Amino acid sequence: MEPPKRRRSNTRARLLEGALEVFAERGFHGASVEDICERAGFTRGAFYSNFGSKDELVLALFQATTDRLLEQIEALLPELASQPGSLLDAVLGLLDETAPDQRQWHLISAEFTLHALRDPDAAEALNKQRAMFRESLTRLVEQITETSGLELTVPAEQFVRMVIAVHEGARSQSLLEPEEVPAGTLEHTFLPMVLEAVSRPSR
Amino acid sequence: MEPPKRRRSNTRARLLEGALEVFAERGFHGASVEDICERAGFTRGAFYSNFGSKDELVLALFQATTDRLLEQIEALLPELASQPGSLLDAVLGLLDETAPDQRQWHLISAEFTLHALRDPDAAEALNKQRAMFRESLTRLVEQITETSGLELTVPAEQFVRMVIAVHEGARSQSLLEPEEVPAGTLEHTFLPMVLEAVSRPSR
DNA sequence: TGTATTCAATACAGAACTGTATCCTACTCC
DNA sequence: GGAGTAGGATACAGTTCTGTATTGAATACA
Repeated sequence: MEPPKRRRSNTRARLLEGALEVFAERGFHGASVEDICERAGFTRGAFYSNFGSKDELVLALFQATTDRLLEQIEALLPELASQPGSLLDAVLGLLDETAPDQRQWHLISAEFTLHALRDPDAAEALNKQRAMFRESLTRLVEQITETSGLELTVPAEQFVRMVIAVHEGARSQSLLEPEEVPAGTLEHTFLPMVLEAVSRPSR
Repeated sequence: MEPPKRRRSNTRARLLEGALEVFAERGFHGASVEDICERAGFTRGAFYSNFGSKDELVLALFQATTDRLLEQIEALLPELASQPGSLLDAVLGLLDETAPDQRQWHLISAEFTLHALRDPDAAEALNKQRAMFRESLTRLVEQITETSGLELTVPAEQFVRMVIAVHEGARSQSLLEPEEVPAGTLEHTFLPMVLEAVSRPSR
């Protein structure tokens, strides 16, 4: 049928990778198609042979990133769920583990969030992804609470939402002021208190 | 000396206002100078007679917005500090009061934060503004804790940082999913617990 | 080995945007 | 009421970007 796609798919991957870097540096609007191609080592010919437009690439990039993220999560879940560490170590560990380059990830993520706040289609895609992400975290929280004899006094998902909110808000501050707010400071100072407040021994 | 500046300054103000709207809709990069002028009811002639470039306008807009924000805060502080409500009501009230249009404010704010993460000059300006903002909040917190016989077990500024982180993270979720996360939900669910955990009766 | 096909490079046309230089209008001040 | 000027509109030149049409090289396959 269609055997020889190795060249093409490799090109696509390199273009996506280049786009990720350039988007992080200059934002979606700030990066031209040419910029992306240059970074990936191609000309625009390659680009338009693989994508219809920059918007299409943005969407593809989001999907690719999302897929990879969810895979990673699924891979990490069993390990974290059965580890000795505390609940919060597992959850925060997952949040960090899946974003090796905090800065780049935050830039892209913020950029796409902003995009989603303006474009309903993007919003739907993003919300779907975030829902799956939350679900994984929620399952993790539920597993650990069960096996460690704890019980939450609020729905696990609500708790997860709070952890995510703190994580994102705190990361923003850490990136803006690395000196004053070393990464993880706020999370590790305050989240244990929240957990303490919403959990009790079960049974 | 230089009497007739009324026309000019009014034009500047309208351009800034137009820029605010257009930036919120399309982002800094996505909005052209022409877009801004059109929104304000001018042509590019007026723009370049008032600003050197779009970057210069962005900076001016940031300064103007910042100044107005800090003024508002200073005006609200005494009232809030001496009000009957709780500490958190005062703090969250201040955070909300100063941003009548949550959505637009968040968009602009996120946009500028993203800008600052890429441009050291913008970062310095933003950090300076945020520092002043935090300082006001910190003073408010200190005043209220004192007069209400409370004592914090962590530095007030650290507590304020946490409140801000939660507020920003939560607002992002609220704007993305207004149905699932009505504005204020996370803050009002979890922040009282945090406060409870880090405060005790003084003396 | 020859032929067909895939895919990226190149060349090109057109649109959008920026910034400047000039013009025109309306106010200011005498 | 007339000269001077401030400030916005208009016209224009140059750049940058996008998207398409064509070309050319490498690969698959017979």
